[in-house]
Amino acid sequence: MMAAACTIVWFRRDLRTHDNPAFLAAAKAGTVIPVFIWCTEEEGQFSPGRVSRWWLKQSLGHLDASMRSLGCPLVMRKASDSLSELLEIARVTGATHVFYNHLFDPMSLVRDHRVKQGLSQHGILTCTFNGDVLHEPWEIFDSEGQPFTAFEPYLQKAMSMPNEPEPPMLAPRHFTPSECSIVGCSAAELDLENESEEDSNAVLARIWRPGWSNAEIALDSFLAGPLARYGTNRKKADSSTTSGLSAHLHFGELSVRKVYHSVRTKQVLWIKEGKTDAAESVDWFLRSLKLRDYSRYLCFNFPFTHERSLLSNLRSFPWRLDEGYFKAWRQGRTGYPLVDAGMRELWATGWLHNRIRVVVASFCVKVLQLPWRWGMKYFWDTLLDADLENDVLGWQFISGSLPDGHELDRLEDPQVQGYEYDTEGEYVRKWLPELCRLPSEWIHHPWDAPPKVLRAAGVELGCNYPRPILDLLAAKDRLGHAIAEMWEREAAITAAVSGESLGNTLKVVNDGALSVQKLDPSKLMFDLLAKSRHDQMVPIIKDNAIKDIEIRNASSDKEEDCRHPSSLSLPPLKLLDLMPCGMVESCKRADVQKSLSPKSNTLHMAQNHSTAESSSAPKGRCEERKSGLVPVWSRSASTQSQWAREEGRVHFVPKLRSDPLPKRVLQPSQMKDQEAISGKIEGDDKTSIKEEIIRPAKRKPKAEN
DNA sequence: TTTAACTTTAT
DNA sequence: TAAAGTTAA
Repeated sequence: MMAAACTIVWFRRDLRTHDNPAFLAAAKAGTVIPVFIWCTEEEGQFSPGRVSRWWLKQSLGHLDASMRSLGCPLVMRKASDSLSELLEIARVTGATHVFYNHLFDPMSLVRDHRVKQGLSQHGILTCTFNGDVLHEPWEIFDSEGQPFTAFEPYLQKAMSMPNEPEPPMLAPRHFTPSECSIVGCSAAELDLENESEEDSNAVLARIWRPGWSNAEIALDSFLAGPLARYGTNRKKADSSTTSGLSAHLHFGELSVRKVYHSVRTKQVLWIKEGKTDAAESVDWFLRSLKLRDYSRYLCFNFPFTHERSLLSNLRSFPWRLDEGYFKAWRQGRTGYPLVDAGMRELWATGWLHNRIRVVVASFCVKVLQLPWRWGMKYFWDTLLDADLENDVLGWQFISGSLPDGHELDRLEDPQVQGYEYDTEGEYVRKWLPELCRLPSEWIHHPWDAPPKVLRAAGVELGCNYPRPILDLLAAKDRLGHAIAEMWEREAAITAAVSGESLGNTLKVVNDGALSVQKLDPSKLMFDLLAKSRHDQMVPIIKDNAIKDIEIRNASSDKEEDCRHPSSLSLPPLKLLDLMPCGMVESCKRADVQKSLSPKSNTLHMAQNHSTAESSSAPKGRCEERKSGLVPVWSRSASTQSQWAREEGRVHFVPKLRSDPLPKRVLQPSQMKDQEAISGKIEGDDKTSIKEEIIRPAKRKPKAEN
């Protein structure tokens, strides 16, 4: 056993004292130095945006206060490199160990791998733990030992795991602070918020309460209130019936395991009391929680997914690099009320209901045909709960980049969705005051409204509210053409590959990257690939970059509302230019994965390791491990499968049919998952809504006596 | 029994 | 949107 070790606990996105495995283990082992390092440079373009930084600032202050009351303040440092900073802290304090909890976003995978190696070179031992997920992403495989690429089979496997997520641990009752003092700064001194941001952020403080103890309060009130009706309420967009825990979970103020177990406890209780609806609601919530796990799972097993779609055919999609559209979307000036209301809410509050996230994202990608990465980046910069893993999953799902997501040719109609999620238009009225006097009948499609109705409501289309930026039928048509073009490009790539390199097909090196040199470099293929990469570059967003929107602004304070977050005026995204295939590929993927702790991997590791702390083993040991221990990248052995894995992606091989747009084909594993969870039939007046959409003019105004 | 019309669901 | 399931005629 380690006797009286001096341990640095490296806090990252686990800003809590309870159920924090790294913290608890360190407290047991000896003296503790809790550390937080703020290091934007390492995050590249995914450095947190304004609202996210605001939350972090509050949360750190909160944690620091708790640690102080335990006699051990949090050492906060601003640095340009986490490894050097940790080494420096270790040098000053004489710390011999560094403990931290796993993170799975691509930046963290690379950084943590480097940190672990660097520390071990200096004789410092690292131990890492699971503090972020119910199941570690390397625990769950399909029958061939490959990671799942669809949620449903993943979920089935996760639920049939022999090990139920462990119950949450309490905060350490006592621990020994290190005697060697080290100077840190306060949360305010980390420069998480600059002066120009303070005013905008003041609004946030009225709505949100960051910090771990506030997170527990939020959890309790969710358990006592909205949870019981989560199942039915999740369909409406404007209700305050969500858990509101996303940001707390993102920063790890709340442990997922704790949420899981508290919710399960409620469920057991409700089953006993015969409250079946409430118990079913818990299932829905658990599903969301496991979706969060799945987002980590995807990012870990396919660590390029923040830059490239999982389905490889999307690389050939002809995105429209229209910054005018992009700006109109960001400002909430597309002319589609539900989309615009959502974008205004996002800008004003940093938060959106998941339903609305789907609506606006879908509009961005399918109607405007903007690259999904543009939208994702904007979400990243503006969301309070911006979470790379969740956002990657969400945007890829929407854009048709996942085997089980929206189909590529699926195009949602914001008008239809409007009447579905916001039947009476209350949500739109709240965020688009210029439309607030419009009757429900027209609120989701003002362009159809008779002139006198518009006049009565004070709406002047093209003046104080824009006409639709694009006709939906035209958009549908454009989408069809774009998909056809995508398949043509794909066919060209396939032809180039198979024609030029017979018998020497794609070589995949063990990090999952395509080994380009080994391939016969067909010029065509390179052009196409290079183009598709370029297409997805996120543009630099500047206020004055846009000229071609036909919207004239009526009132000047509206303009104020729509100004962009200053965090968006980023320097050119050099990082992306330098590493188009992802930072991860600069590190060997398998190594990155191996460098994660085997502690939680006991199923596989049992024979090899007798102690739990084995991750501190020297490098050589690490490399001895065979691929069975953690999922190591390899090409799929089965060639019959319709899904082959190449270039780390899931490759869709369309069948030769007369149909120009191949339909999505289910994976064999998905076939059996057709047992839908039968929902309750509600006595809703869904019929009338549908009618309203088809024949809006005939519908009588509803809210009248 | 067949057919049409309608509902529901989706990470 | 579109496929699968449900109800009505």
